[in-house]
Amino acid sequence: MQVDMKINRPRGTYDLFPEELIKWQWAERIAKETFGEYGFSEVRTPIFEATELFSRSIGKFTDIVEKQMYTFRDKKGRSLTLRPEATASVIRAYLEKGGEQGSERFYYLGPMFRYDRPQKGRFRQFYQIGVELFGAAHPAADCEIIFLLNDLFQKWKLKKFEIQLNSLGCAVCKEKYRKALFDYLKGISLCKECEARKQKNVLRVLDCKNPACQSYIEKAPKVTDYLCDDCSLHFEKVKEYLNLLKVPYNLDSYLVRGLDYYTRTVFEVFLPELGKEIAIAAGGRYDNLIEELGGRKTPAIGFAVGLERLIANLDGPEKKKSPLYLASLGEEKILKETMKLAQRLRRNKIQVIANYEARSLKSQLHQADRLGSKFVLIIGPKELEEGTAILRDMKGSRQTVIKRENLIEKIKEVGKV
RNA sequence: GUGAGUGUAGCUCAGCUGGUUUAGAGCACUGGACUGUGGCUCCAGUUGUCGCCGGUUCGAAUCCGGUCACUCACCCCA
Repeated sequence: MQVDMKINRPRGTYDLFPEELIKWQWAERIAKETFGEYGFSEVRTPIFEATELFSRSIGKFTDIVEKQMYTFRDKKGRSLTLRPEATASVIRAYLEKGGEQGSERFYYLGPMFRYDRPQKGRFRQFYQIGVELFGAAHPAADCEIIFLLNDLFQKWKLKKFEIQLNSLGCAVCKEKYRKALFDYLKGISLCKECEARKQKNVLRVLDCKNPACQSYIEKAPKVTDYLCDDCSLHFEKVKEYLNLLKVPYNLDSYLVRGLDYYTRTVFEVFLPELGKEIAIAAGGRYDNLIEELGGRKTPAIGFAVGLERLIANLDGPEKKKSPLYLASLGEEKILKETMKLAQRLRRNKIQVIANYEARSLKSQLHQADRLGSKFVLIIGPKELEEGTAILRDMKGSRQTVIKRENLIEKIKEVGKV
């Protein structure tokens, strides 16, 4: 560390080491298995796309597009952006492949990027795992997606989570409501930000946590009172099906999402224990988006889970790895025998960590202990000579001398090493 | 983008109303007590451009300014 060359990771990013990755891999495996049960298959898309893909889908006047995108020009001057979310990418890929036939079910997992001030549960590079169901208009599809989300959280063993549900209606209802809300707020003076939101994107006012604004919001008109007959029926059906399948949910008439493309059903998952209003997963229906991105009119619905927020609240799996530790004492001849043994063991699917340093047996056992090895194989001059090895059970400090030729059988006999 | 707090050994931190001297503790690490046997105990040892740059001063880890980074909150969102 003498050299003045230390380079740190970029702001808002983090490194993952084996200890933490145990949880990640566990959570990811459960998600993939579960998605499979519902017929979803993985897609992988580039982590950068044409900038316009995001400004058109997410909405020009959202914070994400206005100030949080990692946008750059390539050598030919094309404007590209590191994806801030994946839905638009998945649609783009789906359309580009020309696969607009019938229903499609995709899931994805990968890093997303938003230039934002880092904070608890908020990073500049963060991971999302999510699903997209294309070509399903029926409220039963909404129900299935929410059921899937609920199922996932149960399998992840999250103790307490709440699903908040709302409906924004179709483009017509949304517009009607927007007008009604705007009219309601006309004579009311709100906080500085809300005054700006009023002009640019009225629905955002509902998210304001300012107590003064909140008191007005409580009396504000509700979206659900502005739904057309079709949208209203759709929402009723979604709730009916959720009740049928016994999926618990709370209605929140002021839940709007940060992305403009949502229509009808929207939902978020919260952990009330945190006391903080941070969503750990969210999603909804977006019946117009595929068309807006150049496809045929195709109803669709999906959700995304923030993995960092999930992992932070997860216990994860129990069992740890326990490699067999090979301790060796002394000279070159023993070292060579150890190297050969290690390879033989590995070929028999036994995890091995071999010590090659000339350290005391004491320190080797110490290290084996730290690495979580349940068994240690010891070879010294005497064992080398006699063609044996000492198999030590770390738990009970019992050890037996075994012949090196029956080593594999003996170790498998002992069980999980 | 706005605000607040923090930056001292690998880790957690003490010292910080300027001068006790060579900047400390615990954990970790290495060795020994136990000459080829971990987890407990005891002993010894190693480790630092006191985040970086500049200023005030006879003298700065300590005060001031700037800068960078981290943390938290606002904002926004998963």
